[in-house]
Order: sequence, then structure tokens, then C-alpha cells
Amino acid sequence: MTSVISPVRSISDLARIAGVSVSTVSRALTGKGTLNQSTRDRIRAIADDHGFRLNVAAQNLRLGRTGAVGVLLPLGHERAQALSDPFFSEMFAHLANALTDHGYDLLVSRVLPQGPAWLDDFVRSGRTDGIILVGQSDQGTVLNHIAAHYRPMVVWGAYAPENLYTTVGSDNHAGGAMAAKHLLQRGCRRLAWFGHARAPEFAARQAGFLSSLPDDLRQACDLVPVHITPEGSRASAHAYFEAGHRPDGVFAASDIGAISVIAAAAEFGIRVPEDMAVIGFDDIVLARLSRPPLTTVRQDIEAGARMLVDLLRRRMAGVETQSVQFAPKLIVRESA
Amino acid sequence: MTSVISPVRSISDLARIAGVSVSTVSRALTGKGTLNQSTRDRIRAIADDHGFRLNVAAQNLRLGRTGAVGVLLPLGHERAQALSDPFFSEMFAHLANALTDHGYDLLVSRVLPQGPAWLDDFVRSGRTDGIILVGQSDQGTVLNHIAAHYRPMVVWGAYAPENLYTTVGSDNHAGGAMAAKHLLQRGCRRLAWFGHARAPEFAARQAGFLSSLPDDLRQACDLVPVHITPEGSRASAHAYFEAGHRPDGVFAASDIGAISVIAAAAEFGIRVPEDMAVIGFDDIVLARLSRPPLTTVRQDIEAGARMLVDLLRRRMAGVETQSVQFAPKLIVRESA
DNA sequence: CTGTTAGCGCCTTCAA
DNA sequence: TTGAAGGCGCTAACAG
Repeated sequence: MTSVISPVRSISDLARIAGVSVSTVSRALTGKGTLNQSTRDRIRAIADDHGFRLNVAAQNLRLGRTGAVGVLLPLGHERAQALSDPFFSEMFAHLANALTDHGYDLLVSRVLPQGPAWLDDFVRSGRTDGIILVGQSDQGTVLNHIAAHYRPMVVWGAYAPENLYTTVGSDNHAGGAMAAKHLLQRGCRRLAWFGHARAPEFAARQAGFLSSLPDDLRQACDLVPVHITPEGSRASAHAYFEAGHRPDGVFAASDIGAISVIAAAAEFGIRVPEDMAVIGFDDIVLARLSRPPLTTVRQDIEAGARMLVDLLRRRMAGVETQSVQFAPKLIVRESA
Repeated sequence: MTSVISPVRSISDLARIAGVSVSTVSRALTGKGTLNQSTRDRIRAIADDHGFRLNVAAQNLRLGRTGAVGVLLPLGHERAQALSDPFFSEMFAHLANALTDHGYDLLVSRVLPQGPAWLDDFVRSGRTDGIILVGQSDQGTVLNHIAAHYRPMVVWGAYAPENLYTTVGSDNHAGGAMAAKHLLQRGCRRLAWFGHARAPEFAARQAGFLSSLPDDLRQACDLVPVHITPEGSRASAHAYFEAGHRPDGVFAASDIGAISVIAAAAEFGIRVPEDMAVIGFDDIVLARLSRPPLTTVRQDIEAGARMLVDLLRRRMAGVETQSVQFAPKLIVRESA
């Protein structure tokens, strides 16, 4: 327990009380450098008595670092929604663990991709030692521009040879193909894709899906553009079914999209999987809990988070890195 | 677009280039103090040319602040799970918006409530200007200890007169009572509560629920202790049903708990709401999307987040604040 | 083993 | 209107 005896705001206060120099206090408290064990113990005891701790901000300034890593989600609007998206939440949680395991704080800041300088501004403000971008959205150009002169940055998202930055992500194209094959194998003939293709990840899922379809089914496949938000995708799905469409196989761009489609379908008496099979993407925790349990293309979010942090730490240390792609896996449950 | 001409790392570099003093550069870039408009424009132009921005960390050190607010989740184990819990995620997202609207960064740090000094350590390390705790867990004693000498802190959670700190939260007792009345009104006679009572919020929900039950039903009510994680609560529910229990009305401590119960029930052929009515708590976004759509006691998470930030800002400004309690609202959908 | 000194990058009186 | 100087709280040579 801490009993405050007198206000000790800095190591110089403590040095005065202990009758030593500030550097001795610094050495005692950081454990760096050499110091007589007894003086070290004595100073630490005094610090404890006064409830004193080194000011991390000042320490970092002096050390030329911040001790924090910025985790940024480059999405234009719907900020709240984006941050509370289950996939991002799970990614965020795993990033938080991996980062704090290595002694880094997580800094979440408002960064709306508006104007070409949003990322540059953040970088130059010097608030973090590195940056993890979760999703590249449509900001590939901006990212390449930054990557040319800013090293400590990694990106979760689709790999592309023309990217100058390091990405970690799944083979979305292969994942889309898995979904297509599974639906085909179930005998589905009237297919639909629920999602958009503005971000490279989603575009690849869609492309992989379509490319694995026979020509006639591909041409008949409905491409239903939906928002990433639960409300948005549910509304789109509702409108789609209301217009009379009755696919027997659906591939959604994300699990949340799939859950939304199933909820909308229920309103029209469409049963899943009897009348319509639905496959999601991600395998978030909720995929197993939803009714019916979701068949989905799994991305290992935790492994991805750990890889992102690993690569970022290497880049912060000046080491060059290469992009990695995880193989997705089809998890068959009940929805398809 | 930024064209890097020569490395400008500090205002002194810029001062040299511009042929002025550092203080002039500081005044030009911060906009504070008086300065000839033309010199200000000139210096700003040079700064832009070199892609220079003031170092926020140094700025903050000098100003005696950090520009960041710590958002802490005091839960012992299961860190990843806790951070990705949908309720926390939604709260977090709204906090992020409110905080960044006021120019604050969000700092998420590992803070495991181990030992009595976890919060004190965080506070004294000086990494943030204030703290928002999401949930008080069983740390009331620690919080009171800190509150006695640390002002800029607010807590999401249950109100209690003996708390020295400011809380924002719902009237959990009233919420529990609402759930009880609704189940009673539906004619449920074999009731069960899924949750634990270690945190004051949950204890109040349980107490409110039980106190609104007639004596005989209260005594027959099953109290099923479940973890907060989806996996944990699902496993507990599974075991409970497997033991042969067949309640016709369930009140779960959270929406995620309710969804887990419904998933487990499905495995035993228990239909919701026909065989068993289920009420959740929170009204997370997913409550409406789950099958069947969840009847639940709604907390306005966004309003709560805004209130937390408002109160915190007042406390950071030295103003005294009072705890607030929101009235919960029963949202009737299909599960009960 | 410990003290002195010089900053990290910035802001802010106080003078000129 | 601008510059010089001191210092936010800390660390790391360099001496002694």
C-alpha cells in the first residue's frame, strides 16, 4: 500500500530526499547501469514509500521513442460501427495482447482517410513507434506513398505484388473458391454474392468465388452490393428478398454479412439451410453461436495478429520483411 | 503532397532554415502568441515543404499532459476474450468517437487487476491525462483507494452510495425486475438465471430479478453460474441442459449469455420461445440479428459513452461530478 | 560506485 | 514583433 508522505513528482525530488544525484535515482529505478545493491534497495524503498514511479512519457522522450503502437482502421464513414465490428474487435483484442506482451501500449486515434495526407500527418506527429493498419480499404496509393519513406508499418489485408508495404492476410481468392465448390457440391444452382468489392480483400473473395463457377452459373449469379455494417447488410438483403429473389446458395463477404442475410431471409420464411445455403467468411466467435451455426471460411485471426506484431517489431528494428498469406480453411457447420 | 528536401527533425532545424529563432517557429506552428502574419505564413510554408509536424510527445511533455485517455477493462483472465466482447467493443467504439472528438487519443494498456497496486501503478506512470474504467469488476476497494487522491477517473458500472468514485451505468436492479415481470406475464413458472454475481452490475441484475418473483418461484429458480465468455457460458448451459433441467423462462446476465443459452438449448431440441423464453441484457447490435431476435433489457451504450467522456472532461478540469444512472428499457422481440 | 553535464523537442516568460 | 534562456522529467556519456 502506498502512503503519500510528501509530494514527489520527479526523480530530482527523490534524489534530494535520498541525498543522492538524479542519475543514481535513475539507475536505481530503471535497473540499468551499475549501482551498489544497498543504495539501489534504499532508493527503491523510498520511492515505494512515496508512491513514486518514473514518468513514462518523459522517459520515452529521452529515449527517442513513444512506447506505443498505433492501430488504425482506415474506413471513411461509420466510425463507431467499424470499430465495433466483431472481426475488427477480435483482431484488435489479439493485437492488444501481442503488443502488450512486448511492452507496447496501443494507441487508437481518429484517422479518417480524407485527403492524401491523413496517414502522413499521423506518422509525422510522432505519437507512435509504429503503425498497424487493419485493412487497406481503397488507400493503396496512400500506403505506397508512405511506405516509400516510413518503415515501421504493416498492413492487414490482401497481398498484391505492386504494394511497397508488407501485408499479412488470407488467400482470399482461394477462400472464395472454397465457398463456391462447397455450394456447388451441395447442388446449389441459383447463387448470390453478398458484398462489395471496393476493398482488395473483398474483391479477391468475390473473384475467387466467381472464377470457380461454371460459366452459366457465374453469369446468373446475383451480385448484391451490401455495406459492411450489420444494419446496412440486413437492409440490402431485405430489399433483395423483397424483390422476389430466391437464391439457393449464398456466399457472404463476412460472417456478419452472412448472419444478416439469414436474419433477413427468416422474415420471408426462407429456411437456412433447407431452402438456402449460406456461407460466411472469417469464422468470428459468433459464427458458432448463431442459428444455424455458420458454415464459413476461417481466417486465423489470432495467428494473423501475432504475425503482424512480429513483422512490425522486425521492421522497427530495421529488418526487411516480406508479406505473408495464410491459407484459409472451410469450416462446415449447419448453414451450408 | 510532401516533398522531402532535407531532414527536418525539430523546430530548431526549421528555425535554422528559416533564419529565425525556435520560439518564432513554435509560435508560427502552434498559432499561439503574437507573430507577424507574413513570417507565420512563410514558416508554415517551409514546414509544409519539408513535411514537418510538431512532435506531439515533446509538446505534451512540455505542456504537462499526455493528450491521451486510458480505457481500461479490469478483468482478470481471458484478456483477449474480454476485449472482443461485443458489449465492450461497442462501448469502446463509442468512447473512441467521443474522445477523439475532443482531441484525445485512446490508450489501451495491459492492466490486470493483480495485487492492490495495478491501478495506482498505471496512474503514476503518467501515460494518460485521465482514466475510463469499463466495469469495476470486484475492484471496488482498489477504486476507492485511488479515487481518494486521483481525480480524473470515471467508471462504467453499478452505482453504490459507498463509492468514492463517479460511476455511469444503468439501473441494473430495475432491469432485472423488468425481465422477471415479463417472464411472469408470459406465464413462465420454471425460471433460471444464467450469470454470476461477482461484479456489482451482475449482482444487481440478479437481485432485481429474484426480488420481483413470488416466493415459491424465487425459491425454485435455478441460479446457473456462467462465465462471461461465449465459450464458457455455452459450456455451462450445455451441462445444465444435459443434467435434465428444463426451465421455461431464462434471464441471462448479458446478450451474449442469452445467445449462448439459445445455442446450447438447440442441441437438446429446446425451442425458443415455444419451449423456453429467453431474455438478455444490453441490446448489443447482434441482439436483433440473432435467431430468434432477442428480447432484452436495453442499455443505451452510446449515451453512456458520451456521459463518461463528459464527466471525465469535467473532472480533468477540476470540477466535481456526480454519478448517473440510466433507466433501462425492455425491448420485446421474439425470444421471450 | 556515483555525480556532473548535456540534451530529447518543445513552450513560455522575460527582454529587447 | 522577435530572440534568448530556462526547464518539463528523464537518460547516458564522461569523469572522478
